[in-house]
Amino acid sequence: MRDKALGAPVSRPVLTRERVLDTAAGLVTQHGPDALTMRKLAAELGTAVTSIYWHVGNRESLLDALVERTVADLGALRPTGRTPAQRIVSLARALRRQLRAHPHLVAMVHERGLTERMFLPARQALVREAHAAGLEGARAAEVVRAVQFQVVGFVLVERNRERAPAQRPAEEEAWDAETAGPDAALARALARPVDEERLFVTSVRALVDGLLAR
Amino acid sequence: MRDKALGAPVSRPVLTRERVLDTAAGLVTQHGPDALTMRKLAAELGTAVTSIYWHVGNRESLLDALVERTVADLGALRPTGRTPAQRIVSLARALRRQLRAHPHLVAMVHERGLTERMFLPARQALVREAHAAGLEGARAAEVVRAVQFQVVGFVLVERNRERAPAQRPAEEEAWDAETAGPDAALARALARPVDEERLFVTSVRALVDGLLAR
DNA sequence: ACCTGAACACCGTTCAAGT
DNA sequence: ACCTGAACACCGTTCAAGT
Repeated sequence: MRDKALGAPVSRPVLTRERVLDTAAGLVTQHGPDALTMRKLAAELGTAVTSIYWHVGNRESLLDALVERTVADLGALRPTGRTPAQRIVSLARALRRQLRAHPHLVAMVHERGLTERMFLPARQALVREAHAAGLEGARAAEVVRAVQFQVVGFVLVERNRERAPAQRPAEEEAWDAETAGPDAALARALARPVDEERLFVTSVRALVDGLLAR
Repeated sequence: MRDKALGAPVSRPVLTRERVLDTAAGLVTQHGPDALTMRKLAAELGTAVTSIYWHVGNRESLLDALVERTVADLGALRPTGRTPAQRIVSLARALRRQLRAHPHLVAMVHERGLTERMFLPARQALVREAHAAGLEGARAAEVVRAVQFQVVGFVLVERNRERAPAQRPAEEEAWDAETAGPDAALARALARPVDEERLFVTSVRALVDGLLAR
């Protein structure tokens, strides 16, 4: 997510706040947030555990800094498409892609409740499209917020599903068959794994259509 | 969430798996999941730490059992309203209310990736309404899934926002004013706190309308 | 069958002491 | 200004030993 600073050609580079953050980000990216213990980090850095505290404070503020960097690194968005509705959908897809690129770090952003702040750039782009669609004031704000909630929510659900333990398929199938009753096609459809990209686009499109049609 | 078993009138009741789970659930409900350490739980129960292991295995399976109970305790749903669309919205609202009633335990369900399983009863009700709306097969399945993702996602976003640190209002206001440009009403609307119940109903209604209109 | 304390391997953090 | 090891208070878990 960020280059290591190329310092003087020493065999083991000097300990800096940057290097601590880079190494910590590496540990999180590779093995998840739980793998980031102060002792493992110190071992990775080749220093005493306590040296870390001088540079980044305690573990809590180290995580804060990591999350801060992740939020700052989220780039600008370029919507594509002809109609405002199409362009909003394209924004939503781009957002989803960005969030899924760094799952562990983004998960930490979620856990610290900073998901909203990460979305500030997206908000700007959404406002532009709401205006282009002819909405203003409170109506435009409603569209911006609804889409934002929708995208963040969908990504959170996906993350949730990915961490879900392998479902006992027998249970789910039995249940769906019972539910669907005579509608066998429905039971089959619900038994299939979700095509999340497709469901995402369908949902966002339906939401936007529903909002703009009022 | 579940009554304590009324046993024989002993001054300190016998240690059972049920009592361990009840006490653990109490700790989680009152002070959050982090407060549930094996040592604190043992102190609360008045036993040795290690006795707990005999009844519930280790901490991991204790949490599993707690989550399992929470999932099982989620009751049935009664939709209200005249049209299928209205009834779907009422289902969504009921679901959201249930999830928000036990935030800590539901948070644990989320963290263990069992949110979907918690929604199985809701799925049944949604299928019924999709059929009533005249949809069948894959089209009906799409509606069921889109609504389910929407509701779960919204609740996850709300949880996320509640844990968010107090936003520096100066930053957000400045940013929104800059974004909104000449649309002062939009800037004001975005600066106001979100009316989540309202936004929820609006979004679900728009999504359902958009899906049923296709 | 059920309960116990001692012991182990891990944590994050503080602090006085070094250079 | 920067780094260190020792020490503290906490974890979850195992295990041999009790009744």
